[in-house]
Amino acid sequence: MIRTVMVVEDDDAIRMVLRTNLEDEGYRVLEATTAEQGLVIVQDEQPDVVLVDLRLPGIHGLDLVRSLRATSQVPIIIVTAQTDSHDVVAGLEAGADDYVTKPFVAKELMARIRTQLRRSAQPEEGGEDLTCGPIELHPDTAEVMRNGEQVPVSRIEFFVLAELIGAKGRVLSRDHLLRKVWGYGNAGDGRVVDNLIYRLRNKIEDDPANPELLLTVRGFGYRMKA
Amino acid sequence: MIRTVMVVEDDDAIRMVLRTNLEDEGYRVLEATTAEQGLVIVQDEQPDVVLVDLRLPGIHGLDLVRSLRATSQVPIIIVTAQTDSHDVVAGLEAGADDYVTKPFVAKELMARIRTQLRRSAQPEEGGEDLTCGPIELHPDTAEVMRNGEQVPVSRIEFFVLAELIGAKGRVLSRDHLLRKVWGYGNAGDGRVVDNLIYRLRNKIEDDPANPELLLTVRGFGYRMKA
DNA sequence: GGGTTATGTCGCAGGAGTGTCGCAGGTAGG
DNA sequence: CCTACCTGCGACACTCCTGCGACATAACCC
Repeated sequence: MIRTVMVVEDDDAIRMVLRTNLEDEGYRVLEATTAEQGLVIVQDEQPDVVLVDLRLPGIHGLDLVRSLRATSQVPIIIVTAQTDSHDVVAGLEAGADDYVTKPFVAKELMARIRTQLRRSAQPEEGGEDLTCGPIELHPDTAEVMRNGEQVPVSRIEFFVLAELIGAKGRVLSRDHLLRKVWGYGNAGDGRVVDNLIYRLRNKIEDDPANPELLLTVRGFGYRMKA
Repeated sequence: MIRTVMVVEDDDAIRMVLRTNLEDEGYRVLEATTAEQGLVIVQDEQPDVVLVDLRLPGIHGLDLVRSLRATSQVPIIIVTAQTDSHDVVAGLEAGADDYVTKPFVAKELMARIRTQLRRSAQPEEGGEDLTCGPIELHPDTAEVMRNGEQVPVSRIEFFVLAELIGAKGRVLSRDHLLRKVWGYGNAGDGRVVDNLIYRLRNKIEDDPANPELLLTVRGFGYRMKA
């Protein structure tokens, strides 16, 4: 299961380092440089963890923490300069779950993120039913079954399918899939999605040229049969 | 019933790893970085097991063991660097119940904690069935049987196998195995896991090149046959 | 219908993921 | 001190994935 980490940090260099490290750990990374932006993206994407820099241009990170906590249970980790240590206490009181001080050791931060994920994973309903007609996804084994037979799919194919089936028939735009599965940074060729859909159809459809499960919604994106 | 484990350890990284693993096992975790702190918390919270690092700043862990034993029957496990091996004897004489040396195998430590808990209390399921097809694990003797015949495996191999079989067919990522088995100081090369899998296959598979028990899930990790 | 855009189709090349195996330092045990 | 084994590491081979481009086809708009 791919976890998503949101980074709210205005310093380009630090954000870059965080992104690199997080992606190395296998997380999907969302980025924002302001509190406003962060708030929007959190509500939109519902990340699994949020990293917040206290020193943000405009709205202070502390207020972002409060806003986030008001509407979400997402674990919040404060990333801050040591000189802001006074604000850290305020941050924890405002609802943050943990903090690290700059300059931080990346590995430690990664460990703390894992801790937060583990904690928040407790009330999670492990086995959501990911089925759609004859297609059945088993997150435990990363297998896709079709009429009871296993269909070999790649990692990315698996996650796209999971995302689509999880949407229960709603249309998902290419952009949405790109962000959810590939990650924010990989802005590249939007046709990547089309390609992947094509390959998926070849694996799960009886007649890939006339899909009955994985449907195109012209001008919008793709969706699974309800 | 939730059990509480107390960790007295001044090294942040090690403490973090211990916390992670312990929480994974379902324990409540208390932390202290000094002997003084540890003593207070033990009396305050009455944990079910105490892990003590011998090398502590200020008061030596050995004295902490004595103090604890003077007032409490709580099981004590010493966690120590091998270079302190002389102190281990002293620790056991001072009243500790067991010890592990760093770098330790996380799973082994968890097993020892279970043993201590079992000794100090009655209702512990403990002995789950660790079998998978022709493979059979005996945690008590650290032996692996294959079709009834013993297969010599190393320590780490044993614990990796235990983790995989315990997962009952679920996929475990390399990262998961690194944290759960290596647990400590896993410098980074994820290929260590691949190597160990390779060696395990040579021992438990009929045809190691075409594994039927220990399966690869490309892009995700490894799993045992269900 | 003609033009335009959106999507389907498919082959290719680079690259990521994994299997394999030998080596060397380390450790335990004699 | 010697030996055997364990274990992490690196190198190489090989498979499969995957982004991309090019073209074909279908849908849409006028």
